[in-house]
Amino acid sequence: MKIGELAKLTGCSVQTIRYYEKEQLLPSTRRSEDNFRLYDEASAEQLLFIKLCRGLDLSLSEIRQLLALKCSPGAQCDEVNRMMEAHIQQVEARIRELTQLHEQLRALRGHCSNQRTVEQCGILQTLSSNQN
Amino acid sequence: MKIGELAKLTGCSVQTIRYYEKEQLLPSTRRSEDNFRLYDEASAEQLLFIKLCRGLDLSLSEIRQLLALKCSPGAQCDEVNRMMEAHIQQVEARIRELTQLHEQLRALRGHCSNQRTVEQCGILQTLSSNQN
DNA sequence: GCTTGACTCTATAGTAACTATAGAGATTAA
DNA sequence: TTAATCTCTATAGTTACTATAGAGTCAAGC
Repeated sequence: MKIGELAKLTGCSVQTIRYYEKEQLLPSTRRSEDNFRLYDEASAEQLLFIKLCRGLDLSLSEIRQLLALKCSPGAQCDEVNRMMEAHIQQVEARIRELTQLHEQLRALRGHCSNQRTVEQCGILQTLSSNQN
Repeated sequence: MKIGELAKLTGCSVQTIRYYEKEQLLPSTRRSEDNFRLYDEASAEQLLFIKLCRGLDLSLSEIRQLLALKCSPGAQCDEVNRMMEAHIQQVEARIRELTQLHEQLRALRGHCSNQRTVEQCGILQTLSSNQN
């Protein structure tokens, strides 16, 4: 199948597919006589794997590592576990950061109500005080 | 004071200060005879304001708007309130996303323990199944 | 036979908010 | 005099795409 068909099948954009090839997440495929890329079932599966990983917010470089590991099925899978663990901790850290941030923003919002002038605005006053 | 001093005083890097000037968050300052940027107390205050806003994850473009508003003290401050509200909702949405993601990642982690081969790895198997 | 639209290709630039580097000039201390 | 430290400008790199330009190919419809 050609790239457009693969795109429709997987829900990735045509540009994204070409980008993944350039970034070595998808192998360079054979080409038709007119130099069009030709894909098969295996291409679609690999692309869906990538898409699933991206949905878990894994970086392209992490996904590259996973793909490499998939190619040596006899190896220990500790690295996969380690990567997941690290990723989970990153997500947890980010959630903690954002939760704190949310608290600060809510406190800040409480400093002003509508119908004031900029000069009286409790939010701007707080931000201008250089406290905290 | 020169740029290095301002950097030390505010905890911003020298490049960041120059970048903010280029992005119009800081005004172009007067220069010394040798073409060095010269700053005063007001510069430091504005930079700290920016830094505080960045700490709240406000974008440079949002900060630019806030700075513009600060310059018309008689105006209504509704826009400040609206911006904060929108920002808070963004943060809340991101927290929800990450929390869901965290669930998925934890479930995935449960599929594999160490000491397996890549072939048996429950994580890779799950990711390869193209379910979900 | 010709035009139009839909598809493909490559290469390049833009996004956000910096960070890092190169190459040059000026000042200060030893 | 030399070396270190500061400043300047301009440019490239980061991430994961997305958008665009410009060119070629193919099929359908007139």
